[in-house]
Amino acid sequence: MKIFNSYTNKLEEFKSIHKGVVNMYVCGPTVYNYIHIGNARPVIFFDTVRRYLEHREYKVNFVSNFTDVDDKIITKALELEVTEKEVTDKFIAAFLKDVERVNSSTDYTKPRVTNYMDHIINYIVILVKKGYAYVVEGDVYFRVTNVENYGGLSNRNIDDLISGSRVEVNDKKENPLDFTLWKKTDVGIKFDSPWGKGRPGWHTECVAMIDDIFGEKIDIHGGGSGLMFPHHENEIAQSMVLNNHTLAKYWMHNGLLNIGGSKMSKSEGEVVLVKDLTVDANAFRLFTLSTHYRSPITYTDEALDVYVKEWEKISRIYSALFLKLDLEDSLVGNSKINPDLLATYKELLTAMDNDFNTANAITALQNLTKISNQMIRNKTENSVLLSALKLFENFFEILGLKLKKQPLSIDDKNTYKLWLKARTDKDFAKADIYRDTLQEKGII
RNA sequence: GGUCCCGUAGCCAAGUGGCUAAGGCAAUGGACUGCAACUCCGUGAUCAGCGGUUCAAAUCCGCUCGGGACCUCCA
Repeated sequence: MKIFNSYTNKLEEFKSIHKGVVNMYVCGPTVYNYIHIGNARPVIFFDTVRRYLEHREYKVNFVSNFTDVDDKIITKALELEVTEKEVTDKFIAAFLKDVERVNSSTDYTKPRVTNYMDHIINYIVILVKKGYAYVVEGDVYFRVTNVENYGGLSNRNIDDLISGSRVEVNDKKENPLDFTLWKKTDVGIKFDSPWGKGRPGWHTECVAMIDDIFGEKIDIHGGGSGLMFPHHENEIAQSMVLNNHTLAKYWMHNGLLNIGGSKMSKSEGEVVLVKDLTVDANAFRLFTLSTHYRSPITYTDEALDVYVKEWEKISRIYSALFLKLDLEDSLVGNSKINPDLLATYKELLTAMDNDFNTANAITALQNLTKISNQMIRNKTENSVLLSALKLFENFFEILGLKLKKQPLSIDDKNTYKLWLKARTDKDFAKADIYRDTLQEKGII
């Protein structure tokens, strides 16, 4: 299995630090608003990564944080005249609902910044003590120039960054690139610290959480490519000072989702919220996974419609297989795989093994769909159809697609048989009535 | 101003040095079918442009054009 490591910019053979276990961390949301479908991309993608690793029989320890201390949260709380906690509780609940809405697992460890304040402050104290951070009037800044290889992840060098014309002007900083570890605040929620009341900067929480939860370098650190600089760069810098390692063995970054020619962003432009999605979650998932995760995706209604149809096609054949086997009491029993079916499974593994090439995995699923349609048409024996059905379930499990069928009741089976009989007897009036009944129940 | 990414058929998209450039949607011809739906079979591109490296390039290098990201909170 190969993973493209953003840290080395290379496709590398994946080898977990501990045999059979993968420790992974994905940067989670700042909870001050509903998430949009661009935010859903890393949710879906890293959920798929997890599913595949589990399919490959790794025990995956999946952690993703909630940033529940932030200026935007404070602003929102003031605006709504509620406490910060009320804001974050509301949007954490909303986030988890959206995660479920896109068929992703919510069964993971979810640390919050407010529960990590002691750890964070403790880290900042150490950074100051070691000379990598400095205190100015109640603020604490990280001294970027002291870290060797700063910019290694995003392939930037300090000189290029400084020459950039958009670097923020802040007289308190020794260097414009230095980032805030602790910020003295007057407005909103604040916490006690050795430097006075304030709140932590954004970049320390992930390091503190990873260190506390895993206690060592982890296997995979994921997030959107927008986080690579400066967030992940800053995480690495702090981790190097604190623990002398780069925090994660493999860094993975997903590309952004664009709409109307530019990226979807909460602060500007057009946004589609996950909670407002009207299409089937499976279709949305297929859409998201149909482009390689490192490439940008452009959202359009038309593109999404293609996958609505695609999912209908896939669910139709799955249902047809299930129905046929059910009617012939062949849902349990021996299954027999044939070379064509086996080839699609191998295609799936090959695709996913190659840096989670979900686009090709979906192609494999489409091939399975076509083959299954051919087999039903060719009256292939049930044991083979059963293995096709089971293979679909493997695909669904890995890609996070949800489709559950229940065996028919005796009555429904009878109706189905009556329909077939009426057709054989060319009693089409009666046949149409049975067909309507079956269609109403969603059986055919 | 600096750094970086991308440009494959009408649309989406895989492929990043070597057989006839995957797959899907749309279109179109055919088959199946009581009707409809579904489904199956067939049909399309030399890879933005130009130049170079190589026995061999969509894939590497250079330039040009076009689109985008980052350098500020952002998945």
